[in-house]
Amino acid sequence: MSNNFSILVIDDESQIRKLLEITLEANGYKLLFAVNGKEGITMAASHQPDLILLDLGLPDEDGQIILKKLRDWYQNPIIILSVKSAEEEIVKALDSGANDYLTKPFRTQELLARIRTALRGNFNQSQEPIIVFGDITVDFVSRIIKLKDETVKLTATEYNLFTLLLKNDGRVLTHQYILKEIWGNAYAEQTQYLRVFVAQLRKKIEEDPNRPKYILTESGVGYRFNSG
Amino acid sequence: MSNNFSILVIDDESQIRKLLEITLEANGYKLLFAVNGKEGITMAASHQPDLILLDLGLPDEDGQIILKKLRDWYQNPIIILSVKSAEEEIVKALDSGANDYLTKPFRTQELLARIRTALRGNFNQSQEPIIVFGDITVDFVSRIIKLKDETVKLTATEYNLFTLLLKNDGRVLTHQYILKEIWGNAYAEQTQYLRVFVAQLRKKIEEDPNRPKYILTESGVGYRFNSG
DNA sequence: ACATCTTTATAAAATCTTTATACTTTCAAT
DNA sequence: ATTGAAAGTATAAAGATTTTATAAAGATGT
Repeated sequence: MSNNFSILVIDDESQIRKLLEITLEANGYKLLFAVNGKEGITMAASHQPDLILLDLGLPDEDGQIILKKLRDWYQNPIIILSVKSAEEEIVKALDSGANDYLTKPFRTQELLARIRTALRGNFNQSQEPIIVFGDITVDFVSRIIKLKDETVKLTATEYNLFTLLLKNDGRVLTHQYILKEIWGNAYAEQTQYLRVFVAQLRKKIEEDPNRPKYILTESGVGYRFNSG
Repeated sequence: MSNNFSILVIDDESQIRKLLEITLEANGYKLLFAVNGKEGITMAASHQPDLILLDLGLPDEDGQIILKKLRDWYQNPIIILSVKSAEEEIVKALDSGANDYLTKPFRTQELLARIRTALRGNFNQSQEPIIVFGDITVDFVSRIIKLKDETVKLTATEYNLFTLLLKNDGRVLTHQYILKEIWGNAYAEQTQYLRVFVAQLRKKIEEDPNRPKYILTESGVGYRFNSG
């Protein structure tokens, strides 16, 4: 499991830090740690984590104050983890800008779900990563390739081959490497497959398939994609 | 105290409704009430409340299902109020799109603070429960689909499959993904189910089922809905 | 009993693999 | 530099295989 989110844990108890490290890293989050409020603020500023888990019982300063200081400039979600279960404490934290409040001991799956909820919809919802190479537009999420606004219909294998070349823009990929990646190790010597598919791709993508502009041949070695 | 926010309470217990009415109106919220899931969805569509408080133990249908149906089109915060405190239930609700989850009996000030937190920064976007794709009109509230003003009768599974494709307009969805979403993880390999249902859908929705315009096949990969 | 879902069977379509042949590049010998 | 095999490459098209579409029969649940 893997994602791009980084989480900063601000907690002085080493056992909690250890527990969170194991649980959250197992779910693909990148973890950062701070053991007191001062360090927490410094790390939040320097690393800009996507979410902060903040303990209220910190050794150097009241967690509620740390929370307010963070909220002066930090916009991403902050979830409070605290042994304090008093309503007053919870209301204060939420009104100071916390997004959620969990009392210790917390349940692991619930914490994970609340983290997902906090990260969801947050302005992190950047549009789909559409990549442009010259006249070619690739939307890896939708699995759609466009050539000058015209959708190009590629078969599954053609798509795999094309995106492999694309992801290695500018690099020469050997026949063997491509064959192993797309068809599997057993097909490493079937160079003719590759030729057939490259010809098909060029027919669909190149303006003049006889003088390819994108998919270039490196005679005796392999192929290379060239974005411009 | 006064504000512009309206809150829809979906709960069958009259005592809870009374309690919430007193507490929330004292804090300036405008309240709406529904006593079951069906009414809740209708009122959400007609009044477009800024937030929904949803009880999971409803008399007519499972609250988790009501939640999912609301999330088909409703974008504002939904807070769950439930007597169920099982972690599994909480995780499911949060992953189905709930913004928060409070177990009954809840503390009044905490509820108010969590409502403020949910409403914070969330501006009421226009959210139409009726969506138009080319000749196709989908009403997520009444679950009615029209093709050029003609109502199309779909079974439950057909409706679920069709709206799943619809919600991912333009995106290729793999067989596996669709099967898991509609039939559950255990059915991920039953590709033939999918083929049968896609054929049925096309027969009902496509002008020429042999040359589909909306539900497109991506051979070896999956299917894609195309609105135009 | 009825509508719906699940299986099965088979035809049709799309894709992949193989074959055949023409073309291009490389490079050593002139 | 030019030439001409040898090696490498391109492409169409035929054949094989996989994937998809659809009807229809059987099962299930209301």
